Amino acid sequence: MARLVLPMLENFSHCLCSATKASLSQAHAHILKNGISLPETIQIFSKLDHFGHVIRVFSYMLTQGIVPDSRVFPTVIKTCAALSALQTGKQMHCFALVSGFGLDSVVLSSLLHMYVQFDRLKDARNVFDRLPQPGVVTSSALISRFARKGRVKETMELFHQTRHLGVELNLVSWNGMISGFNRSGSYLDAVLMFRNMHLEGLKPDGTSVSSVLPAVGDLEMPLMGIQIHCYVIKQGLGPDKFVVSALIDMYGKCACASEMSGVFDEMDEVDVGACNALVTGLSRNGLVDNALEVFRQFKGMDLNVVSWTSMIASCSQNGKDIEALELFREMQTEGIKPNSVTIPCLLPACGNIAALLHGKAAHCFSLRNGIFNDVYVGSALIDMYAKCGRMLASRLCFDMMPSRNLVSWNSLMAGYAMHGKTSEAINIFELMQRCGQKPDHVSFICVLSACTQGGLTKEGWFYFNSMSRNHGVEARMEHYSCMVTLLGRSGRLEEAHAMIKQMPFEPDSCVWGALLSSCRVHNRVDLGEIAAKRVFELEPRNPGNYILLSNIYASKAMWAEVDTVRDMMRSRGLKKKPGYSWIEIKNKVHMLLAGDSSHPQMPQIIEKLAKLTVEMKKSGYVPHTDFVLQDVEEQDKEQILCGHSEKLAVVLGLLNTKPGFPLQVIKNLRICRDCHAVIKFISDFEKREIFVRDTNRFHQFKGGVCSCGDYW
DNA sequence: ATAGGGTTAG
Repeated sequence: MARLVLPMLENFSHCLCSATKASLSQAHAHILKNGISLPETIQIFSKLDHFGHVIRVFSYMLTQGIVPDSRVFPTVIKTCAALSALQTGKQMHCFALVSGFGLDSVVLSSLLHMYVQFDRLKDARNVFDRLPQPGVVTSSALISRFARKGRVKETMELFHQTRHLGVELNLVSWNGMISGFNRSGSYLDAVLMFRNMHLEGLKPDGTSVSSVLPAVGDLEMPLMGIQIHCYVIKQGLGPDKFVVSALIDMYGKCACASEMSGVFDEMDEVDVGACNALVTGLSRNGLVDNALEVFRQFKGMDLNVVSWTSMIASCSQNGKDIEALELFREMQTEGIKPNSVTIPCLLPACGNIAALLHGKAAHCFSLRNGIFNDVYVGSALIDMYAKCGRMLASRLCFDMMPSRNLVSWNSLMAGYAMHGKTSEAINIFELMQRCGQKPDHVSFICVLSACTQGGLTKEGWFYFNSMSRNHGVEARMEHYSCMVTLLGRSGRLEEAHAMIKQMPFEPDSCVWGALLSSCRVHNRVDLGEIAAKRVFELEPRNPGNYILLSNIYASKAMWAEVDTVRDMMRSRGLKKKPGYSWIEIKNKVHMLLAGDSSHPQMPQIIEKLAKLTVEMKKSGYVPHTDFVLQDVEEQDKEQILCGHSEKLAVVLGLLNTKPGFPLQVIKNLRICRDCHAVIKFISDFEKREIFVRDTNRFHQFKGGVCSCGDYW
């Protein structure tokens, strides 16, 4: 019937909008003649999801003096929810009350659902309290919504109140609460709900199990996980695919790699969801290569966006950045469309190796596909552009975001800090608070490290002291590390050492390491030895620390001590971490290794470097050979310096790009003083702008000077 | 006429 009269109704509705009074009354008469009343018209439009028409007919109905009945109100109220029309919805609420429907349970129930949709839990709760006899569905909708908000106390209160009213909550209600607690991160409450439902004699079903397992995993409760696994087997819930995926995920989070694989292998039929959970679980346990293997093995199957995205995320989180970029390209040739999660998983890979062109391509992709308003995408772009040396683009992304979260602010601040833009970082820190965003412990790491770059010890102390006093953020290990670096770098080594001694908890290897590397900057043997002793106890297998101490000795020509440290390394089987540099040239990322001759253009690189060295010496350059660890002849030291990967990468860039084209190099260690001097020279001699990002910060070379002002 | 629950990617 609705189908037959629809054209007529549509016509009527359009007359409502625009036509003259005469044609409107004609249309109205027409539908009346066909036996369709206005309230009925409303029901028909509502069933067809023509929400605009519902409201229009409703207003017209009122002008005709027809009083809404108990059936019209729920429909119109539902329509308000669907249209996100809060004001109209509130008017309906008042209207229903004055029309005498204040006790009508259907009207009240529809109002409650409307307020729940608008996230106005207080209003929803008020309506609930007026319901003479709340139903299961209505009650559990409200309860699970409170749970989803993380309002544990109110959820439980409502839960008990409901049962007191005699509402028998069923499995669906309990499951709703469990998943609600999960979404708000109240994992322990989710687990407790699961246990309580079990104690009350309800039989958890597949949905209950797959709802509670993520919480068990996040809490890392493997014993509870095993119990639930047994329950799954006993109840025969094994064939449920959601349950299997959730089990794999739980074991992965609990570091039970073999149990995880066991569940996967016992599956009768391979499921994509389970496969995705396995990939994530493997890389979470440091087995990226196995994850890639599994992924390749099941590539023939119908892998989906989630599969590709999780593989990309695994790669970019585990140092396989180039692989991540390749996967992104590959998924598109396979016809899988990246979505708003894929982009923020890929962007860190671009940032890590400063693959600006790939990053821009991902940015363009998100613009073309309308996923630029996503907070995660925006924050990831801010971070990517900052790490690729493009602070202006980074700031632009920040400014264009329709809404920002803590991560967006922190990313921008970290970017400024990394670029040595201390005052900008501090300004952002102040601005975020004026915008109502509370800083967290990460924000303080950002602002303190910004102070480090500018040597602002006074400001650093100010922010450090204000942390717990004014912001309720307790200082963690990282904040002490930052302070030690800040003080140490600026030459206040005694102050840094005193700070470590006064820490309220045991300093870890990072804190002592910060002191050690500051001692390297100022070549302080005595304090360096103290710091090194502690670092070697706490972190005996990190070669970088031995190198630092050895370099301190080398700078004072204490070759016997250098030998002792080198012997220590050798006896512990440690080797110096090789220095790598990356440079992106014409959309291809080249990786260069110190002293490695495998790059096809190596002969040209060496030739060019030799020419440059001649020019440098003419202009008075003396190599900073004290940075070479080995006790060798001066001539050989120069040779060793020649091979530093950042220099090779810069020269490779010079050879393969047009004159004047800016270069950008990333290094996996800190830039050395000699390379710093050489690149300053090159930037002037070759008239190039050169960006070098090391593990600490950005160096922007232009016209023979560096943006760090030789302070790093 | 109103109306509730699940896994895997940030």
